[in-house]
Amino acid sequence: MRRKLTLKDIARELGVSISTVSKSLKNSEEIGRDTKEKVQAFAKLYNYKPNNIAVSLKNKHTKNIGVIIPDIVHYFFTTVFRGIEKYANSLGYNVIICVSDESFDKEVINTELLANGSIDGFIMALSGETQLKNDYRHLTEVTEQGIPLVLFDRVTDEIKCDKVLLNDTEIAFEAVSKMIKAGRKKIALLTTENFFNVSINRELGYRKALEEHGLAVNENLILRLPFNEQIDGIYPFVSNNEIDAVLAVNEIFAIHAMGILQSKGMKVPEDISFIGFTNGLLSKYASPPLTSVAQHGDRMGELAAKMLIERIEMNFVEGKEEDFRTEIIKGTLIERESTVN
Amino acid sequence: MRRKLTLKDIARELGVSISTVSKSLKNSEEIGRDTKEKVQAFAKLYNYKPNNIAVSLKNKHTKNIGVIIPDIVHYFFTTVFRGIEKYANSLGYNVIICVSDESFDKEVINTELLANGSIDGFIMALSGETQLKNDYRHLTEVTEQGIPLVLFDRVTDEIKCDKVLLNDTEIAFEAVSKMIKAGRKKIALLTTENFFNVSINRELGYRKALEEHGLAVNENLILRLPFNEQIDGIYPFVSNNEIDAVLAVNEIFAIHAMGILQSKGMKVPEDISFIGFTNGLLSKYASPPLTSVAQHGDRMGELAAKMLIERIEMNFVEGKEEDFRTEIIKGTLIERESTVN
DNA sequence: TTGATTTACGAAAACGGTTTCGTGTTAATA
DNA sequence: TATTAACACGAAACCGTTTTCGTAAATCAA
Repeated sequence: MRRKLTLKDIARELGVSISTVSKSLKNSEEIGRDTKEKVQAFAKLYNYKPNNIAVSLKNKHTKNIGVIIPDIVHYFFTTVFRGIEKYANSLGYNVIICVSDESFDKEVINTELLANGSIDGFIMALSGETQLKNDYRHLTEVTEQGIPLVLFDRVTDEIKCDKVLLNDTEIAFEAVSKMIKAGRKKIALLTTENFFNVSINRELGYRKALEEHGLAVNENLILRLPFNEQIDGIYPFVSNNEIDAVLAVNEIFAIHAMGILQSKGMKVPEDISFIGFTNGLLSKYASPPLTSVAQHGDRMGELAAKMLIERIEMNFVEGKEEDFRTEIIKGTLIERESTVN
Repeated sequence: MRRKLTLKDIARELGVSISTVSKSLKNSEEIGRDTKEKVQAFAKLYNYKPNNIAVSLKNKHTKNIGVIIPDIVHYFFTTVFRGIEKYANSLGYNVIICVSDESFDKEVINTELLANGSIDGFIMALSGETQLKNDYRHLTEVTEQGIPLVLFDRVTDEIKCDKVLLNDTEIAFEAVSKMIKAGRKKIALLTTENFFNVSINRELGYRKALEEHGLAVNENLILRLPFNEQIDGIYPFVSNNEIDAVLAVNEIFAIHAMGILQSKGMKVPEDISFIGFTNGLLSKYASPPLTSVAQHGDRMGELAAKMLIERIEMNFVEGKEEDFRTEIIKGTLIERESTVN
């Protein structure tokens, strides 16, 4: 078990000082040609790599970014994460990821853990419980310490920071309008209890579409599933209501509802249309394939990482603050066979 | 922007030495009651938290574990990761994740990046390219440095380390046997080019099942899709071969093939049966729902993390080596409507 | 030859902790 | 009362870097 080579080792071996070694490896002008070459050759030969931890301690930055998301087995978050990882990696940043599991406590613990020097900045989507409790002290703590933070998808106005969001309202409006124009009149909304900003906004778009097309909003056609994935609520809902279209805030709700109604003999899209959020594998491989809104997670992740890293590196030159941006990613309605044109 | 409190700050404020503060916060017996209480009260009041980086540098361990997987938008890997994260977190470890994107170079870069002090140990599933190239020098490098490593799912015999695997051969055998017993005779295998240990083993189980039940292996019924997801190859294959059952090494292949054949008028499971690996959302929500082998990613991840952390903490007491374990997780055949009983 | 620069390098502080060891006080013992 | 042990704390080394600053030797100008 070879121990890792340190500057001190090289210095001893070559009979020079540690500072000379350090400077040589950085190709400093201060050091003479011969010495530099000697040191560099030695370092290459024995495959010297600086100790990240020591560098981090000295330089006060870690080149790590912390990501906290509510769930990892989840198509959308996973694509966002891919976007973050790809962009961050290309700039030499590593990603430390924690999952809050939709729990407030875990979110708090994780952010405190990471905030103590492990990372240079955070990218987060709020946990369900956090949005429910509306308690963001752990986040103000973070921002007050000057740690850059960008929130995506599940955000809050309470925290002043960079944000990246989907145009939830607009795209929900677009989706519902599409179905209305195709002649649908009894359009159901499958959503979650609305302490989520995304649920609220999508519902807003849904209502607006109905209203602008002269359709009354029937509150009975809005199903708000409780937080803990009580997908079972869908069965009685779709069984007991006469509907000819469904907008669901995720693909699971949509596919599940579609399956139920198909088994009851309804034809998709002849008798009923479906549109879901999250353009994942489920949508692609359903039968019929599901029309759905692509949230462009990769793009969101990339943008979030870009904003974060800009802010991190701005801090070095003591940039100005308070000019937080919130960027909107435009969703795309991917039309498949679960709707008619 | 409040700067973080350090031991030095507390020491100065309280008129004691840094060592006294440090020891007080660890509740050392060396320090008198009053002093300890004073320090602890002050620390709590101003919410002192030690700097992780400094602690890591001093203690030579980071409480971080590095995970490198080929893909993150992938049900199985994602469940494994969840298992790792949950277990690691419960023991105070954080998880740094890198995705190799099935690329050898990225895998190498990422492992080298993390190996330089950022983590205490690795959990990895090999990238496709790595298994293809059969070049594992970056891993021997890691193990030679005494960094614990556990490989899961995509492993190699070339590296001596802890491993956790699915009983691929046995469970494939079981799956195929089930279909044979239900009267299927023309069973196709949808797999990948076999530089993957998993593909090899699953094929082994497939062949063994046929042979043990007195069925000849028809090489034409084995489709090896090239590495870069050339799922398009499935269409001509299932169109041009007469088959009554399919075993696929992942759910996407299975669902895709099922969709094609259904659109050609075949009834599932009356005319043809399907079994896939990866018991994900796709399997659950397909119509009909897909019988599939659950790989118990959560359990694999938890076990991998357990083995890794045991080895990490063993190192502290200079434990013995060379007694590497490879644990086998038993897959479970989840029977749904794509097969008959 | 002398003084001023430049060159090439080393000493040491710093990052923020942990830990060993030494020491001045006080309490216990002979 | 003198000796020793226990107690409570501080000084300093250390982890592996980076970086500032000081300085001896070499080079230059006068």
